[in-house]
Amino acid sequence: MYPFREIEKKWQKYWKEHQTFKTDVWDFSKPKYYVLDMFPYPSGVGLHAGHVEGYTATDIVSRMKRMQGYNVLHPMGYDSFGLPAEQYAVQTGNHPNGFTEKNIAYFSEQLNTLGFDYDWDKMVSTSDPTYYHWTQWIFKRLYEDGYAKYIDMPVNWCEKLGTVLSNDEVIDGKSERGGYPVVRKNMKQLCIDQPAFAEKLLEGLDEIDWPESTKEMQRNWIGKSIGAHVTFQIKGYDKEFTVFTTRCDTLFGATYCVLAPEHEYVNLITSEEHKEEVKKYQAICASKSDLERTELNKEKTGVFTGAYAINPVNQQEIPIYISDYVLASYGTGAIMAVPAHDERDYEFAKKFNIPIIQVLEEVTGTPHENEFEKQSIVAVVYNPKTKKYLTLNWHDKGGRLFIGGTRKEKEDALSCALREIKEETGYVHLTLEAELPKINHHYYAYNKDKYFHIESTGFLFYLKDEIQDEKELEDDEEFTIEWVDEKTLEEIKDPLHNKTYQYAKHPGAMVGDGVHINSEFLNGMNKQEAIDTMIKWLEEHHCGSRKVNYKFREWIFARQRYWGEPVPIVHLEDGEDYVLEDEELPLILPELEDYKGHNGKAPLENATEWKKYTTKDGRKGFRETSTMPGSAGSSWYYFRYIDPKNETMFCDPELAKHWLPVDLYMGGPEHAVGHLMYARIWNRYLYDKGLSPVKEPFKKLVHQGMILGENGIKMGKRYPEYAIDPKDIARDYGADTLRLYEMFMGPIEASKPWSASGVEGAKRFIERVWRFFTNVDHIVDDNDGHLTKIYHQTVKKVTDDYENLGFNTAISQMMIFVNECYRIGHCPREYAEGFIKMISCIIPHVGEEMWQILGHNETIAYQKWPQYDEKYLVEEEKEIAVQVNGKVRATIKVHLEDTERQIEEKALQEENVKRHIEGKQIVKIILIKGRICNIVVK
RNA sequence: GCUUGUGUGGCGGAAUUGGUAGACGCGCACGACUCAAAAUCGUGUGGCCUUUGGUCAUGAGGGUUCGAUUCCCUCCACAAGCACCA
Repeated sequence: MYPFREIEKKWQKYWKEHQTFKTDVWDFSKPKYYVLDMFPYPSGVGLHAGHVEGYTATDIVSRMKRMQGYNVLHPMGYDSFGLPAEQYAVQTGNHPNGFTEKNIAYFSEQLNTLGFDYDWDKMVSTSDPTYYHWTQWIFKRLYEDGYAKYIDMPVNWCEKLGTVLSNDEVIDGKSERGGYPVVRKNMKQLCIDQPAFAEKLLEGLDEIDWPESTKEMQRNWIGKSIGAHVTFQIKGYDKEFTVFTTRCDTLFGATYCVLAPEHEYVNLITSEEHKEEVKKYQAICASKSDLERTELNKEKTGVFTGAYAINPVNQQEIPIYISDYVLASYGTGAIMAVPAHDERDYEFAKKFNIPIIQVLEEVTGTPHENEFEKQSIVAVVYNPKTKKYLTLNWHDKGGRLFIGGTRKEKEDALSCALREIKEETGYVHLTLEAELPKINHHYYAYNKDKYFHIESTGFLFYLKDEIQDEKELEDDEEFTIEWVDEKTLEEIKDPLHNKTYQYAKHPGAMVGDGVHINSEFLNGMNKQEAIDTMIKWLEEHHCGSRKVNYKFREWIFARQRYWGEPVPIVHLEDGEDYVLEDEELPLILPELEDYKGHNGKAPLENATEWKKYTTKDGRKGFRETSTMPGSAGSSWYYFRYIDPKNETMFCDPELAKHWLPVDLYMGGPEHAVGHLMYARIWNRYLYDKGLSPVKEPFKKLVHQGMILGENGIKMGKRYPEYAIDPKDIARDYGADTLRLYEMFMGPIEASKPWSASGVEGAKRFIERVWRFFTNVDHIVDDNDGHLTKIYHQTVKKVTDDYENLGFNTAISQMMIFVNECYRIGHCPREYAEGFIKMISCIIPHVGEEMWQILGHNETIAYQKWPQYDEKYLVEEEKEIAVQVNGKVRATIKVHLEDTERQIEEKALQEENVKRHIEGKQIVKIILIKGRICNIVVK
């Protein structure tokens, strides 16, 4: 047993006293490495197992980089504005500062207990006025440049919390904190213009090393879509409205328009007779929370306004509806509806009996010159009683098909289908279930030796009864009539019939690509050509244009809370908004007698004196009493760590230029679109302004996975009984054990269940290491070469794995090395020291102690990282597998200099190999050097 | 529904320019040490069989290949995120 309590305390004290991990940021002589953790909110609960995982990972990397000669910046700080401190203030009437400072002290103590190598001189805390001074300073620039502004807009209002919430603070229509209901409400809001950065943020994603899932989430969040604006005149009014569409190529198929219930024209255009119904529908929509609105979207609802829009391409008058499936907050809040080619419009049109006009046909088969044109049908007949489909089996003359046929002159498609069914199968009692989209099919008919180009209309019929009119049936047909199940329909390979079946199975809108019909100047074009042509047409006729639209909305930048950064804006009595001068910053958060906001108002409304403000030229006004959201301070803290005490700038530009970007950023995936997006926006703004040296602040991002309870259940609020407290583990097993165990659990990004016996195993390994390397008899000065190969392999593997954050496999390799040391019974000093250096990154306390026992007086933290020599990694003799027809039959030892012929001979001499090739002919022998020898026999 | 991942022994997990599947650890069994136990050290440990060998096996089913956990297609399950985005 190693005395971990004494050792851990001893080295924590040593590091503190010797300022071992102090970073001289002005030392540019060494290459820099900036490794960053997402700083925690200093809750009273302290660290949890998930914190430890991420922090240990960055700690290991920072320790290795330091030993590799980098000047490492590995800071820690606190995102200290937030709700728990505010609730404490409301309840006790005390300023939240004391609460916050107490928690910070507790957190810092815990972090030190775990032996992390932070430079505490660089600590920042977002609620500290010397910090939020610069949050306000950057905000001021955003405001002055027009990126922060007041906008009247619908917001997520939480009555219970008395505040406005951002979209990512609302989960399923409820507040993220507390789970209270959230409703939409129109309010004047201080916003940051995120869409202005959308394109730059999208581009930036391509140049950073982030998890693909996170990048994809950000792309989805930005939600770019390329389309067009199309303007519709309103019949009888000198008014027009604009819709956004990604499918302007289908404009000829637009059979109605829909306005969002909140659209500004709704009241204007609604005809007298529809007024009442429209008002009622609007009222229903307004009362719905976002949750109800999405819950109730199973079936489409809406009402007709009585007004008509004029389709600009063909002057057709189409009805205007309102419906909540059109969102006021996206695009223009109005759409053109093309039921034939949009699922939602299809659903709506079906329900309200609106015409469906197909303007795009799927193309099947291959076009050919000199085709004969025909119109035809394919009829799918389904018997709901037996759940079978009617097919004609043409056997070797064309396989299994549905009923098909050519339309006679002047015959409509439906009559043709019914006639064909009757003629070929005799069934007469059918109900038309659906007319399916037309298909454009090219084929070659062998029996006629002709190429055909047909337009086929598909039908889905349900069989009413099995009465057959056999009069018209011919006896000598070449097919047999067969009722088959769904599985058998897979036999249908004919592209036309196959496609028809797919439409029959899922009747609805045709959303794919194809060839345009019923579209005048677009006829014959595919989707993309038609879109381009239509945009040109719209622009020439001044009724539309190309348009890029984003889901990304304004970021509401004010909360009716106390414990946040005050906004440095004053609302003057003359209506003007005045932003404070730089010299007036920081605007300090005043102490209050009552920290509670009343009637949904911000708590700072209680600061009656503080609120009042008079400009130098005597204009009076009141300060903004909302504070900034939690994500404000965390949007730029990576700058401040570099230069935390600077009183004249948020960060010295020369230092920023040297230290940014962050080389490795570690934190939970829950921040994928919140903090990580906001931080990128602030940095991008600063970059454009010449205040940040980099387009992207975080070069490489890694998310640590979640640590689950022993039974695989999420730890945390819902199941506190499964929670593992790192404090307890560190106390009972040591910080080093906790660190080692968490790193050995599995890949850093995976979610992994906790295992108590796994912790035991980690402790056992540390003790095994301790017993071996602290025993002077084991450490020898002459190298007998027994460990040479394994040592160099270990150095390579551990170095590579640490670099790639593959700590579980690095530890595994070190275990193999230790096992080998035990087997040999001794270890050369050089290897022992190299090994201790490597493992000290994970178990720094034991690492330092062993280093000292080996006779060193200085900390191990700045020792030179062990090197490996490629020449020891090359294996002179290697065991390779001999396969016969891909199955391993023997293993043979081969030398590096063996020729292929020698190896093959050796392989063929193996008894077991001989047995398997006996009496067979060797076709070929595949020999991959150093890997495998496969003998193929017949 | 859509997007992105994941799926390997009793358990956590190794192994991908395609080349001996199951490294390392946990658990379990046995042995050494001990009066004994713990600790420690060592050996073994995917299933099945006729066991110096054979055979099956990486969510299921197909395909490509001399050879597939790895590449391709279809499907299933789980996780996270998005969800009427026109």
